[in-house]
Amino acid sequence: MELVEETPYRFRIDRHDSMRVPGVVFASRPLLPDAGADKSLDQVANVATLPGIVTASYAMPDIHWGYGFPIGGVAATDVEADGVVSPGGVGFDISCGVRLLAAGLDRAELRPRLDALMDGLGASTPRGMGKGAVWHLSDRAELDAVMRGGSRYAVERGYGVERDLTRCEDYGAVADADPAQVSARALERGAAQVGSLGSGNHFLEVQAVEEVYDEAVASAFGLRAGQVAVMIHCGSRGLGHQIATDFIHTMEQVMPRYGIDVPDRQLACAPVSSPEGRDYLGAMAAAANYARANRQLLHHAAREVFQRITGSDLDLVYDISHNLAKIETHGVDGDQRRLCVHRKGATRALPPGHSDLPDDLRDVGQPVLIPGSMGTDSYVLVGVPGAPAFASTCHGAGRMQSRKQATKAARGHDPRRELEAQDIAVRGKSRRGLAEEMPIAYKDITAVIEATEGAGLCRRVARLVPIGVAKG
DNA sequence: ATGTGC
Repeated sequence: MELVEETPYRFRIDRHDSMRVPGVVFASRPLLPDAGADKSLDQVANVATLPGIVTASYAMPDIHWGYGFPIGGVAATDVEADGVVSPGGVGFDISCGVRLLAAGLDRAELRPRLDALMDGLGASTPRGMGKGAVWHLSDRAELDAVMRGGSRYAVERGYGVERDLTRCEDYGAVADADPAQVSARALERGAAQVGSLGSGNHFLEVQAVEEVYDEAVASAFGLRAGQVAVMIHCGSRGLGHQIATDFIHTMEQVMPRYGIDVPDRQLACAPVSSPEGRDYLGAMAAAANYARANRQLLHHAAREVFQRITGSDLDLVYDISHNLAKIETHGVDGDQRRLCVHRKGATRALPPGHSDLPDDLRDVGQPVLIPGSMGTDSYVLVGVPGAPAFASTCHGAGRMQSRKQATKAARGHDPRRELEAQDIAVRGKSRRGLAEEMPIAYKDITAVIEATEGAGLCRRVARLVPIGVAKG
């Protein structure tokens, strides 16, 4: 794949074959995927062939190989020009995202109670494959309420406070959820998982604000140096996974009917305005709301433990997804167009002044929450005016080694001891689970953030370091 | 990511 270096942080893949737009990769040269081991640049080019795609097929600095679309990919299609929606452009973990909570105490004050806190969080955070959850919903009506109401429904039920909604993307729920499009199998898988972390790279982490780059913006977000914070990274569990599986299958079936030809079967898609496209977006929105409710319940559980052990509350800084498609209006060649913006392993980053921001963040911009790999730093960023890629940025460190490779590379390592040697308390997770998440399997988060900022996608606000982690 | 996949 031939890359043209436009700037040190921006590379172009010129149109070739059936590409409708160029590819644009935001990265530094060292962060570019290794063409031998990772086909994600081919995936950037493949995405550029989708009907209705506008401007470019984008990739963020944490790009790596994914199902059809690269992870770290952004693609927008013009709804009024037969633009398509593709489940592979959202991913299997629909609305996977990050919620950051700010505590009212400093790292030094927490130290004597850290073990008790971690024990409490370990016990109150359902995690791992299958396993338990904060809620077990047996009746369909209540699961429907979760899928329509998202974290609003959780707060109505007493699992949170009003501010948890104003600081959540979409104020806790998107309006266009259509639970009728969610299969019986997806409902069955999701019913007993509302309020659970899952496994893989999902975690609940106690962190400390190590460095603040912009005091004014950090203060507006509710963050200051030395402060304790909690980061929750999880998604829509089996419900979202099953919805993705169901609709990939549906779209594979109907694609020929719409005359759509794609270079990779995994790019299965349908026009946004087709019945299948609308049904997917309705089911996807239901999963998005489910994921917000999931993070709200885990927030509530952590808040109760925090209050009990430390006397401090956990205020929501922000909750934002990095696996979602949204209908948004953006300028394209001087026109305002309704676009279906796919962000897969990419985070929305609204600039200051955007009308979708809550009042107290309107002047500063949207918080962007970027989890590092296990045992490494996490970052809080903010959206900037005039950013490319439809107001999107990176989502994390980005995997470089497969889980299998990572397990192999971890031979001779004791991941738990290595974390504890860094003064990071660990709760849960098997040796194998930890081995798969070793930082050597990921890109360097600081290099990713530097490239993201260098490319003009967003700006640094604060850096957080891990103190304790609970994983599935 | 996932009632892992090899």
